[in-house]
Formats: sequence, structure tokens, C-alpha cells
Amino acid sequence: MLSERRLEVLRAIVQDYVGTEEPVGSKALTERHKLGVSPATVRNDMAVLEDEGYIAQPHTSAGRIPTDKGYRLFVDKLAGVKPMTAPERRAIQNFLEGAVDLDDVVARTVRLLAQLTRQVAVVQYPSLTRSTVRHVELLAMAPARLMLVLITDTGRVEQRMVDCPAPFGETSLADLRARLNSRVGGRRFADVPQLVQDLPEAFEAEDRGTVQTVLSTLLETLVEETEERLMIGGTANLTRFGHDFPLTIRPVLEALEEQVVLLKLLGESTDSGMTVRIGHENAHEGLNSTSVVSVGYGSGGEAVAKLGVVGPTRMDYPGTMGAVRAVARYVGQILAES
Amino acid sequence: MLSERRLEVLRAIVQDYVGTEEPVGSKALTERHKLGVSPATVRNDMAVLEDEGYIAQPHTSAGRIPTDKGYRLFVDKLAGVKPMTAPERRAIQNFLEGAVDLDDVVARTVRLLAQLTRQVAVVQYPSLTRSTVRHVELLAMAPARLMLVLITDTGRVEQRMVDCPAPFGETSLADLRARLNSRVGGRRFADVPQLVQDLPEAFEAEDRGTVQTVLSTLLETLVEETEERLMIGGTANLTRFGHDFPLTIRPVLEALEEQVVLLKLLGESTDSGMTVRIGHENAHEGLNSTSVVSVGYGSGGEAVAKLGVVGPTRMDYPGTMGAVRAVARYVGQILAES
DNA sequence: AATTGGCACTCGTGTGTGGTGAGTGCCAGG
DNA sequence: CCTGGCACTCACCACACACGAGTGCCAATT
Repeated sequence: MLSERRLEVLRAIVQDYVGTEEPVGSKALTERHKLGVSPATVRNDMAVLEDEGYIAQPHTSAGRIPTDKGYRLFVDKLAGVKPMTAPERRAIQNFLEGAVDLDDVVARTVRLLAQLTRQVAVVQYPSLTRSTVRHVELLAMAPARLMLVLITDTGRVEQRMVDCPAPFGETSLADLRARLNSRVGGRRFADVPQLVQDLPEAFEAEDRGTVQTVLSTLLETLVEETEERLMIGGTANLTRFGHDFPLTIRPVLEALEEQVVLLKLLGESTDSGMTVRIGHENAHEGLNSTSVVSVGYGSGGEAVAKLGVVGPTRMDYPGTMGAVRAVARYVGQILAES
Repeated sequence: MLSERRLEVLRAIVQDYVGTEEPVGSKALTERHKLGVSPATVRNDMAVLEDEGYIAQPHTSAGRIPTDKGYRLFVDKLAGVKPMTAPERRAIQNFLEGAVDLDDVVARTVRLLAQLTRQVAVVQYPSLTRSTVRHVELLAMAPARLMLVLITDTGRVEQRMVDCPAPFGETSLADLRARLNSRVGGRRFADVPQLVQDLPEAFEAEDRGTVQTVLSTLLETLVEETEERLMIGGTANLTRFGHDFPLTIRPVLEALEEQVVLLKLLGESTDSGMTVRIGHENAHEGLNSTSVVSVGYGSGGEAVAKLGVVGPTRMDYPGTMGAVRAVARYVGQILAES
């Protein structure tokens, strides 16, 4: 276990490096922080920290920079979450309250997060699996062709065409519509399959085929369209730190375009609380020199989706975590109200 | 007017520069192209071309590079559209045919275009203004709260909540729903306002307020939500040519994130045929060192939206134009089928 | 009048050299 | 265990210098 002072030295190194973007040496450290010891002592501490793998030097005779392991320790033990100031919180709330629909909420959230953190923001659309059904609508487009529209409590709308095996009368349609809604309205997606299981039995033999088709389309929509969408923004911020190593910006952009990668990334994080993945902790190697800060958000107490930011490992963790947490909180509120 | 040979020299300069990304000199030109004249002659021609503003030299004693004006001439007079090869066309078709819904069509189109051109692809969602109404649905969410769902022929769905001034009975609702659909179903958005103008008169006095509210919400949706969405992809390709001038990649990324800018960009292009905007021809200054190749696409003979690519002014215009045209054509087909 | 070869000139680029300074590791003394 | 001192290491910068691609101009040729 590292002594208290060594931890303090590590914290100072991380803070200075994040601020200056340059390797930090023992002398500069003692000048900027009142550690109460001489540079020589700090040097010894640094040697230990390097042995333990928390910091490294890019070249001999240069200052030290934190390693992924160093950042990890910093985030876990040394840094708190820096809360947003009151004006910031008000600004967040005001900005999000102007949204007119779900797309707009997500779009605004992305912009906001990108601006606050000056990094790349990623926001997942509220997922279908954990939300509830607000309404199911059936429309007759043609005698044997229906349109199924599914509306969720988060404001999402999915629609599907259904080709029926036989013509379906208007009364049967109204009947099905009513029964469907009374059964699944307000219920969670996961519960829908059981809830509709015996529905066909309530209909005449000639209509059962169609009912069955409609139901399976509905279930398909629930499952297939769990395919989660997301929105990203603030990619221009990559150039802020890209000038150092333009080599790394490309794989990052590529990774960001692979929605699958991002979804996996967000999905891997723990359900509750904030997750910080640092450098090589990210499975995708394009993101090996970035850190991902993510958290779930939701309308109720439960998370329906995730959001987060992607930035250089050399980021302001406390500030970023504070912004991410605050935004997630307010988005949750907005969703609950709508 | 420039002589035939001088145009040939310009064409050679553009081609070589696009290929090598380096200023091209007189000697290299005569070696790579059989112009039938000596370097000295080419030098004279180059001097003329420079006087006329078609080419420029980055520094004294360096080769020449085309100016925006040079590219303009090249695109207008010297280059054709390079058609896709048969295998390429098949690949495009196969790739697009796998799409399951509108979002998927657009997403696939973006990926495809980005891959084909190795540049940034921009695809606008089929616009509401030029499409037609497939169906309007009204759902009672509460006694005095309706949900209005609008479905377009391109598969787009918009929904809005409507707070009614007074409770609205189920029969009135069914009546309004039926009348609405018989009037506007299959009609173009632009025509809807007149078509519904006298609808309130068909209802009892007590319901007119609600009908009016529903109608104005519908019209609002038609107008406001003409706000057109778009999808972009292939931003990682920016790094391919960004290493030369990393200074320019940032404003480009910023411009790409401003959907408004892009929509204006696409909107400005002519309705039919391909539009190429080169360098400073682009109003937005972040895009001053890029060219935009765009074209309309649509399910019928008419364009419902635009798509295009954004790349360095130093791009392969014939190839890019070929890819853009081909993709637009096939997307149109896919939309027509669905 | 157009083309060509020759020639002097420009200037960006690459290479090598030396100085500077931040930073280190080690050691002996407090 | 901490501290001051000291020698050593390199990355970085500035400068000089040579190289060569490319140019413009001119006189000769067709």
C-alpha cells in the first residue's frame, strides 16, 4: 500500500498533467503544490510510483505522465465527482426543457454534454426493453393489410406493416385493438409475451390466423427493435487533443461510427452508478487511448438507457463525471414529465 | 478562351495532383502524360493558366496546384461522370436491398456512400413537404387528450400530443378520423391546408374547438416538422487527407455537426441533376477547403430529398460523381418498392 | 508565332551540429 | 527518512548548409 504522501504526489501529477498536457517533473510539482517536501523526496516517491506502474516517463529525462493504472487509482481513490454549480444546473435544465419530442431531447442532450465536457458525447435512445407500452394502434391499410403502430412511454414510435392471411373485418379490428390495449397498455415490454399469449382464443376461427400474425409481428418488434439507436456529437472536440497524436484520432472516429461498438461499450457498464473505463480497459482497440465515462438515465428510478462521453485518458475526470451525472439526472426528469 | 492543349495541361495537373497530393511540375507532367510537347512549352502554358487564375503555386519554385476556379473548369468542361462498373452496381443494389425500414435505408446509404467515395457521406431523410400522407391516426389518450400520428408514403412517422379544449367523444373521434383520412389520404402535404379548411363546419358546435385544435396541430406538424433530418457518416475519412492540414479538419467537423448548415448546403443545390460546390463556393467558411457533391433522389420521378458527399477540393470528381449518382438512383428504386 | 533547349535563380526540405535546460538517479550528510 | 548536491541524459531549438525540384526568361530553331 502506498503512503498517504505518495498518493498525494500521484494526485498532483494527474492534476498537473491534465492541466498542462505536458509531462510533469519533480521540481514543477513542488512549486505548484504545497507538498511540504523537497523535489528530491518527490523524485524518490516518483521512482516508487513508477515501479508500481502508476506513472511512466515518455523518455529518459523527461517528466512523468500517469499510466492507465495511475488514472484508475486516481478515479477510484483520489478524486471525487465535482458537482455542477447552481448556474450550470439551471442552464442544463433550461436547455433541455425546450425540447419538443424525443428526438429533440436526445439531440439536445448530446449537444449539451459535448459542450459541457468539451468532449465527444454519446446518448443512447431510451431502450424499448425496459420501457412500457403506452398504446398499440392498428390501422387497416387494405382489406388484408394492417399497420401496427407501437407507442412507448418514452415517446418512441415504431411501426410495421402486417400482411394478413385473410381479410379482417372492421369490427374484429376494433375488437383486437381494444383487447390489445387493455392487456398491454402501461405494461413493461418484457411482460407482453405472456399477456397476449391466449388472445387468439377469444376470436372466431377465421380471424385467428390474422390475430396470430399481428401478435407475432408485435413480439418481433419488441425483440428486433430492441436494436438500440444512439446519437453522438462533439466529434470536433477530438481535434483539441488530436494535434498531439493525430494518429489516434482516426481509429477513434472509426470506432464512433460503429454503433455496435458503442452500444457494447455502454452496455458493458454497470447498471447503476457511473462507470469509467480507462484506456486499455476498453475492449475496442481504437479506444485504447481514450476513456469512457457513462451512466444510466431513466424516467423513473430505473435506467432505460445510457449516456456518456468519450475523451482522452488525460481528461478532467471529476469535472466530466460531474457533468455526465448532472445531465443524466435532468434528462431523466424531462422524460418523466413528458 | 484557352487553347485545346492548355485545357489538356490543366486536366493533367488536376489528375496528377488528385493522385499524388503534391504540387505538380512541368517536367513530371510531360513524363506522365504524352502531351507531345517539351517541359518548356508546358511551363509557358502553366504561366498562362496561372495568370488566368486556374492554377497557383504554393511557394515560388514549387509545382502548381489547381485553384477552385481550376477545379470548376475541370468539372464543367474537362471531366465526365465516371460510371460505376457492373459489379459495383450489383454490390450497391444488394447492400441496399437488405434494409428493413426507412432508418435502415438511410443508414445503409450513408455507409455505402462513405465507403464508395472514401469521403464523408450526408443523406437527408425523405422530406415531408414533397411526400404524401399515407394515413392520419387519432388516438384518445385521455378524455381531453389526443395523440395525432402522421404516416407518410416514405414510411416516416410523426406523432404529437393534442390537448383539447373540451372532452371529445369516441364517435366524434371516429368521425373526424374517417373524414380526415378520406380528405388527405394520398394527398401531398402542400395541399393539406386547403383540403381541411372547412372541416370544422361538419361538426357540432361543441366539438368544433377540438377539431380546430387537431387541425392546427396537424398543420403545425406539416410545417414545423418539415425540419429535415439527416444522417452523416464516414467522418473518419477526413483523417485521410487531414494529415496535410490538420487545421482544416476541425472546422469541417464543426460544420458537419451543424445540421442546419448541411441542410442549407443541400438545399441550395439545384433540384435536378448533380451539383458540385467547390471550395469557396460553399457559403460556410468551415467548408472553404472542401467540395460538396450532391444530388436529389426520390421514389418517383421527383426528388424527395438530397444526398451527397463532402470531401477535399482535391478529390476524384468523376469517380465521386459517379458513385453519388449511382447510389441516388438505387435508393430511389428501393424507396419506390417499399 | 509557336516551340525548344539552356541557364541562372529561388526557395523549400532534409541533414548535421552544438548549445540549452528540464529532469533524473544516486549518494552522502543531516 | 528526508534533503541538498552533482553528474548525466536527452529532447528540443536554432542555425547553417547543401541539395534539388521547379521556375522564368531568353535566344535559337522550326
